Amino acid sequence: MEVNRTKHFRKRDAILSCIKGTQVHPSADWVYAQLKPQIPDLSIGTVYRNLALFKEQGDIISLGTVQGVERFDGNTEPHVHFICTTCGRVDDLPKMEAPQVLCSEAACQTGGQIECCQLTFTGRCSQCL
Amino acid sequence: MEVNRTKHFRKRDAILSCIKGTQVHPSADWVYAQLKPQIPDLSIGTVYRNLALFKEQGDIISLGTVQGVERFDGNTEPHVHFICTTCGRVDDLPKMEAPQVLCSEAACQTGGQIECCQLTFTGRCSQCL
DNA sequence: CTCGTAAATAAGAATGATTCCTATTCACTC
DNA sequence: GAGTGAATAGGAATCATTCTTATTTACGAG
Repeated sequence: MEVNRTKHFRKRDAILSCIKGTQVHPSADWVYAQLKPQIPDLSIGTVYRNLALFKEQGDIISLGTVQGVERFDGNTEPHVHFICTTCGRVDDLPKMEAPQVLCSEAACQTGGQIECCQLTFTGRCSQCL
Repeated sequence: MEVNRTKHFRKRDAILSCIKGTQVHPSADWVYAQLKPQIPDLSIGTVYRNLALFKEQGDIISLGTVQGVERFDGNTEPHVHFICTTCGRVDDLPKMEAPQVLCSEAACQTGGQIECCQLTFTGRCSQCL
């Protein structure tokens, strides 16, 4: 990324790297807490603003809110998620096939335009049981 | 429902009937706005409290938040949803088969206990295009 | 170099959905 | 008709998120 080398974009890049480099499907607050020690003058507003931008650009996706907090995923490949309603953790189910085939069928039924397909299981994880 | 015939439960029943009798996948506020004319002394807190109770009891399910507001569904049968990111409407895709088969596979992979499986498409509805 | 401009940001205020708290109402029993 | 406990209204409190304003940064033109 030649364009984003300047100090101007260091925080933006750090936020994107942070979310791309983790498997925890973080919230804005988690990203902020991760980066704050390295970037003391980072503000939570910047994290929110850039996450919204990344989402809009399609660099990341939103998994919706878990326990009142929005969660994000740097992996934009369609895949399946498991959300524990007790501890709030979000895991990938990578071995499970995303029902990609269904998208065209869905588009047909709605008459609209499908942008995203999410298959999510909720329940209690093995640790919480 | 012999038990809930008294005035004591009229509001609770009205809230449940409201959500069971609509296809719009309402928010708490929508339910409140619907019932307020008939039940002038209904409070929004009562709606929230009872929706949380119904959800806990499994009488209704939550579809997560759409544009910052939690949406509910009185139809607890597993089925597929389409959410328009522009206008926020939520539709059923009744002709589409819910991937019920996948639940056991998911339970196997996570080692946890699956309570709910949701397949959701997001995009823009025909009206918003 | 030094303006001017526009994008990016920090800090904190504002918003708004949801939850919590307290006093009140209701149904029921004795 | 007093006591008990569940359900509620009303409003205050909470808290994630968004908005506002002033500041910083990069960079090109003069």
